[in-house]
Amino acid sequence: MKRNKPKYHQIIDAAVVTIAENGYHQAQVAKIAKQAGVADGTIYLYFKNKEDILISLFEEKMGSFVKKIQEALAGKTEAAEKLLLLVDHHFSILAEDRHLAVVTQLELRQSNKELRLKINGVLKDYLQLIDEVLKEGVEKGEFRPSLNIQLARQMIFGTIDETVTTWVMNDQKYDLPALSSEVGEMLLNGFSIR
Amino acid sequence: MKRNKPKYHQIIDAAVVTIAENGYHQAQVAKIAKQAGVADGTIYLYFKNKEDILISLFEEKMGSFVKKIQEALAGKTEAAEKLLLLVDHHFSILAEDRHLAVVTQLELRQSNKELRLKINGVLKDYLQLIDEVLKEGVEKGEFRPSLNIQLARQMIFGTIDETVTTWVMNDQKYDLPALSSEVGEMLLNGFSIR
Amino acid sequence: MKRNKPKYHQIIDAAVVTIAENGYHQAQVAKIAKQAGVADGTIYLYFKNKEDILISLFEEKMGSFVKKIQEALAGKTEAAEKLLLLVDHHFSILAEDRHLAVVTQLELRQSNKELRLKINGVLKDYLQLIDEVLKEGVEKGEFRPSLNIQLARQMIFGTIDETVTTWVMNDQKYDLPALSSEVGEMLLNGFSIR
Amino acid sequence: MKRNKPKYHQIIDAAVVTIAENGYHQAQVAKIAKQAGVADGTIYLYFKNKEDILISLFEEKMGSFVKKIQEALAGKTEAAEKLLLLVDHHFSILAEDRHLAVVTQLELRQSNKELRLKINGVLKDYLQLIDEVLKEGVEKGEFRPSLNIQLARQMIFGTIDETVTTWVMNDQKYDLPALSSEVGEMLLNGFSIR
DNA sequence: AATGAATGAGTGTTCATTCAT
DNA sequence: GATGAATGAACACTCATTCAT
Repeated sequence: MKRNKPKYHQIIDAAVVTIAENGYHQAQVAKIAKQAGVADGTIYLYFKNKEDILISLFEEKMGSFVKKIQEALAGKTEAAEKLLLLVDHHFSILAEDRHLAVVTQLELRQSNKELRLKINGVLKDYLQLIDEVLKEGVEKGEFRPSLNIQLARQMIFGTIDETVTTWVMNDQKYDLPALSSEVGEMLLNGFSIR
Repeated sequence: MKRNKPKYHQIIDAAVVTIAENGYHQAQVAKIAKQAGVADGTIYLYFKNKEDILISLFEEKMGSFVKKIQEALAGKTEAAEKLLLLVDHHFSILAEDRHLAVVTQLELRQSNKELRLKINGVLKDYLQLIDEVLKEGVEKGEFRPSLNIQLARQMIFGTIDETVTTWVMNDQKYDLPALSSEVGEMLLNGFSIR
Repeated sequence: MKRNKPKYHQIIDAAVVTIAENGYHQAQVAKIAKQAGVADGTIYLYFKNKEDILISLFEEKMGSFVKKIQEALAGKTEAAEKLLLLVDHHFSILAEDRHLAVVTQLELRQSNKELRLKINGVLKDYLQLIDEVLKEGVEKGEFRPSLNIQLARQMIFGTIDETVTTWVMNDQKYDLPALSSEVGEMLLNGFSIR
Repeated sequence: MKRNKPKYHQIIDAAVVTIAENGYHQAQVAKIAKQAGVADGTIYLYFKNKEDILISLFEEKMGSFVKKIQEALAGKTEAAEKLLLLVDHHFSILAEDRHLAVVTQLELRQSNKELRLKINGVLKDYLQLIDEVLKEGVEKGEFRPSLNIQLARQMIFGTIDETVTTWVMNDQKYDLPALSSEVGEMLLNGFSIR
């Protein structure tokens, strides 16, 4: 399994840095290889093609992203609390890895539709996590029984995503995690029983 | 003024169709020219370069988009009503122009950072319109006085945008405008006084 | 006869100015037309194509150039005197028309081989004039009887041309005509009987 | 160092042949690559851009040109002899490389002013060599003490250059080196003490 | 005669991928 | 496994010339 070899992660991390520093369209394979300290050809021993690097990058980073958030929510009983934690961790994780934030919010979106569809596939785990929290909230009577889960999830993800993107486009110059409770409250209000 | 000549709009409309049908990276100038029924060189009598076509496209379409929504809100007195109308018109306008929806939600986002910054400049008018509705709602006591306008705007825009994008990625196969009141209500709940 | 219409000369003079100020490769037909104060299409009522403008330009200017020098030599009896006068007038005429000097010495030489061959045809009158002076000098016993007329002519023209080109490339910042007698004397020494 | 790799010279030689046979403006990079037996992209592993090929071509060829002439003059004591040898070798070297003669005398002069300025920089070594011979001749009393070195150099270079160009334009159909002594003598007469 | 909008052929350069070593 | 030299397809833009008015 290639995933277990050191060069696999070495190349993915090099890709994150290279894309963050040069932009998506200026992150040529040769540049990533140089950043990783391997030859151009070596890349192709670990990845099928350039697209495969980017998908793998997203899978690896998003996988650990979702895992961290799942761990944070484990043991909590209230859906509202879970939602607040989710927003908070989403913001915190990206605020702690500036390179990754630039790559996921700005650069990777320049990839073509095909790649973005694959990336969306990777995102599904995260969206399902959100869905579960929402369903739980409805079942437990915390949220309105009439709540349209899909719309609510789009509201949560859209709001979080837009907030992070705006922060990245403003050069990350304000404290993103500080906004999490306010964002979380606004979202909760949207779902709650009057 | 080139904007008033028929070929200017002819080329922009051709660009929308070409990009929607072929994707951003497969929308070569030659293809746009052919779709517009003009020679390649004619493009450059109306646009400085390819980027200029895309920015102009966005300006023209977004300009009329904002104008339509402004007109719809004119004469309404309640901020809540305005917000619902805004969501409804946003959905309706894009649902009525499938090509434009694909271009704005998926294809144009693949452009490089530079172009996207210019596009964001064009978006400002729309974001300001949202801000005004929010401020009005706060002043009139419809929304919480403590509402963070910027965050609320990001929630509105993020939610709408994510909802439209999901709809486009699902090949526009369900009725988007039908969702507007539900989305609008969720947003309103987020801002309202308990 | 197009040569007698005012626009013919208007366009040629515009070509000289445009080429001198913008360089050969930046002297587009549209720019020449604008400088001449006519429409692009009007150029083609007076000239077959762009090359024709340049050849005509050279013919007109070189024609008057040769004529002026012929007039200067008329009535002189000694070949040596004629040669000195020829160098002197060559330098003076170009020194008095800075634009023309740039065009003939630098810019027009960037034209393709074909055009340059035609230009050489135009130059023939001038080279013949030189040949006549040389033959006269040999016949009158001023120059060596063994003088190779063709080589001597190449020496004269080559020397003059190189001197003018060097002066133009140095931005015409020294007094070219002041060098004529020295150049002329060196040439004469080359041909004279010991 | 790329200069030491075989493909570097392979490409330069291909450029000489391609330009000589097709003309400056018809010598596309693709044609040069084909002539060199490499892929288009390979060119750019050895040269920054097309202009770089041409400058390098001139540097390489002119460098060896000057070197050959310097070697021929080494050990000679009289300036007159050196001048005769210089003319003779100049003619002989170009007569032995018909392609190079066409390229330097006709084709490369069609390049734009910018490239020609760089080419002139390369020529400086040659002009300095001429200057040294002239100064030596004056110091040793072979040439007139009043000799204007710059003018004399322009006479030498201009005469040689015009003679070679005329020969090339006449399709190299007569024996150029056979003219060298006559040309050399005429030049020497121009500088000598009576 | 004069206009100027429209035409469309032509080309240097990049970069993901391969494969002989 | 690792290398990196070599490959070659793909594309925005310019400008001389035309021709309907």
